[in-house]
Amino acid sequence: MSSSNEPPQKDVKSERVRLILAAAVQEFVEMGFAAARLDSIAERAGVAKGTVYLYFDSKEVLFEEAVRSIILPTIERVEFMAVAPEGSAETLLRAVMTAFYREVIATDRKRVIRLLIGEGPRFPELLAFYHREVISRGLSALRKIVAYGIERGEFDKRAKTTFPQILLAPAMVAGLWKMLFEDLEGIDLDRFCEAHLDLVLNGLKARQGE
Amino acid sequence: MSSSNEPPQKDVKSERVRLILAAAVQEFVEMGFAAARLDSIAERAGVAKGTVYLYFDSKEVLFEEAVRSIILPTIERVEFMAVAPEGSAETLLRAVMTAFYREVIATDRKRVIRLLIGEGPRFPELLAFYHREVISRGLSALRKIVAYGIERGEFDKRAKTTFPQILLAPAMVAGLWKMLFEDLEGIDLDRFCEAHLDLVLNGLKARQGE
Amino acid sequence: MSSSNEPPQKDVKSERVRLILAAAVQEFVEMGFAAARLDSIAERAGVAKGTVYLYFDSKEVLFEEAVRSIILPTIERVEFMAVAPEGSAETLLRAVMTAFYREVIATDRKRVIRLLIGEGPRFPELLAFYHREVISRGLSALRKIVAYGIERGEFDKRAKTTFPQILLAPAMVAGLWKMLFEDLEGIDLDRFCEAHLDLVLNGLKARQGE
Amino acid sequence: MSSSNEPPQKDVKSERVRLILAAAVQEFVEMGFAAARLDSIAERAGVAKGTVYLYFDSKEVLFEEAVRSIILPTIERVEFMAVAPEGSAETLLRAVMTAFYREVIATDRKRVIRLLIGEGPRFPELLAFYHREVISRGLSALRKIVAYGIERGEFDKRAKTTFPQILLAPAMVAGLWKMLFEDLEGIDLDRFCEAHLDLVLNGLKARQGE
DNA sequence: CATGAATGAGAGTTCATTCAT
DNA sequence: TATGAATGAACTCTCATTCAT
Repeated sequence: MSSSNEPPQKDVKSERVRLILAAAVQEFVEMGFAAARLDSIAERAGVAKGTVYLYFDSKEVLFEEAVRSIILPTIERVEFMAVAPEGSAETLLRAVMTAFYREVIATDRKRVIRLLIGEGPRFPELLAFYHREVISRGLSALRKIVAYGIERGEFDKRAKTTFPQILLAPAMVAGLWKMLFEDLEGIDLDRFCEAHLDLVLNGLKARQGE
Repeated sequence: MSSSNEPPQKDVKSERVRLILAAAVQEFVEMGFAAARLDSIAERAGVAKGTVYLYFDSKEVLFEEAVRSIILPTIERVEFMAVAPEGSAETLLRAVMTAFYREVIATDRKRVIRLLIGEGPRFPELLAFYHREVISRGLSALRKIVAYGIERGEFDKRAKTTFPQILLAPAMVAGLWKMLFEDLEGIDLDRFCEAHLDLVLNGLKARQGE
Repeated sequence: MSSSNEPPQKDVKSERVRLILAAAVQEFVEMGFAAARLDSIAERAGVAKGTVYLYFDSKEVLFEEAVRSIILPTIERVEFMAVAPEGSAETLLRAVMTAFYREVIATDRKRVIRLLIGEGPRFPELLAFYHREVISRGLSALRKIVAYGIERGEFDKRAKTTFPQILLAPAMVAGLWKMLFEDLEGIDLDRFCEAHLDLVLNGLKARQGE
Repeated sequence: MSSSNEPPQKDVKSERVRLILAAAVQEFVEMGFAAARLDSIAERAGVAKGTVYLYFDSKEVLFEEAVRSIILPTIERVEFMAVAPEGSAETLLRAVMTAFYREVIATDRKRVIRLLIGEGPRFPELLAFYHREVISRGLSALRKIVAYGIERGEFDKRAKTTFPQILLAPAMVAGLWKMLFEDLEGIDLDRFCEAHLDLVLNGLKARQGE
């Protein structure tokens, strides 16, 4: 009666889950964990409140799953950065950084970063997940690019002691700025990105001192 | 010692206010605005719940006052940076940055930054206050140092188009890292600061390219 | 019996609303607005505290709705008085007044009058509603009967300047007396009604003086 | 030290008590018992909140005392009505009624009546006091006037079975109307009083019927 | 599976009452 | 005696969670 040749039920189910997760991400990102209301999430998802509980045991679990669901695509994006480097390290670094600005800082995806900063300490497992799957991989990729640049003679040898967080930090700050102070003092993201890359690359390059 | 030349009653009152504000800062920083409980704040302050309402009209007001109270000393700290520059720009910048690490990033004061990132959008006035009194002054001081460095020939002329946020960003990220990922992957703040300053200063210095 | 031709869900809902309203009327009438407790109302209605808020936005709204719900049937009762008069005016007036004693003063319905006297000034809209829907209609009906009586020669011409409130006033006072002083000095409502009507009708009839 | 030839302490004290009672009457009359705030009463009286508790044990006691204090002068006023009647009963009745309109219904004193109607059932002792000292005396005086009128042949014999409450009722209703509906439908108190007395006196006079 | 009415613990807030000064 | 800061019980209202339909 309801079974054709494809598993429609599973599809309907996973579609519903997707819907709820998307709604949850929106609500949590706008309101924070504590102020988010299950009512709002259900309404945004177009389902009844009880339905949310068919798929998620509690608000906490929903929060974790929602954040994970938004992080997952990012993981794959980070993954591809791990390919064997070729061409100049500068080009590589510029490409990676620009992509980060374009894909995260310039989009709504940056909002999850704020959410994680705000709620992270109350969700240590989520934080560990994010650190393991995204942060450490991203930083590792950056480290490789730096090492590759040193190897090629583009970057100063001393750069190998640097922290990759430092290279990315301005982009993070740009994202936070956009979310907090844009109304008070807007910044031009393209110019910011350019200034960021110029400074960082110049800083990495063979140094004059001693 | 302090009971002779100052009005005692006022002292008792302001002492209570101080106590409550300190308790509120702790609770808000640990729990965020929504999850913070007035009960906990009162208990931390060693007063009854109703006492809090003798001094603050609502949870929102208490939150704003608490954050302001912790920000205020910082304002003065930023103020002193506005002195006439002398000596090398590098020395100046290193001094300012190191002080920021020592006084904010290495202390509990960094927790307010996380609080502001998490709750800021729901307290736009507080955000405006912070931007006006702290952020814009701090960035202005950094801008002056960069201009001074360019003037002295220490820094590349092109550095004048940079965003001061970029210079400070690694410190911010270090602070956030400490609060989120220290347990998972600790960082040595001294080495981080050193790497940060090395990269940034090298980046600012006269550039080789084109 | 009632489960076939009517929407069952609506019935359950409106049944609950009815239950809560009835409980609210009891509580408000006994305690007054400020002293009434939502807990008590919920308990009287046999529902949880939160359930009340599914149907009423606040204590104020519940109060207004509760009073309106008890007033509404009265409106219809007043309506029927507006029929074309026939027979003697005395008979008409006696019938109307007696009905008021029997239906309001001798029953719990009089308690709403006390409630409105006590709380009215803090609920001006409710007062306006009651004035518009009940009081002014009731008085208008009385005025018509008086005019009819004058027209028929039963009542003195000078009676047309009277206030209909005067005719009804003894009944109101009887109701208030019952609620306040019955324990201290009971009154026989039948005899009171009779004395009231005798006096008023004699007062309306063709007067001897000048 | 503080004792001259008059008892100043007692005076200061009773003056304070008077002040507090007056303030309490105002607040209770405006807000009702439950909604009245001790803070407001103290402020109105120009004393500290704690001072109120030096003279009154609780809010309940203050309420009772306040209402009693406003009722007391009325008692004396009622007392004088008990003098030996002379002149026509009509003149007497008109004088008494008119005085009631002028002294109570047309003034703020009528507000205590509303307060007693609203709060009475929760203060049975106060109600008993009011009934004993004011109501029963007033009604008794009215009864005497009616008896005197019958004796003199002014009033119909059957009037002796009437309830004196009926005679006064229109004035009570006028007072309530003023407090509840004046904004919606004002009444002219002089004309009301006149119509009231005309009807009642005509009603009392020798009757035509059977 | 899906619903959404119902629940009730828990939150912010008020205010009568107390008591150290 | 007078004060008013402090108290904490009690209130209204919210919302995550449950469960009969």
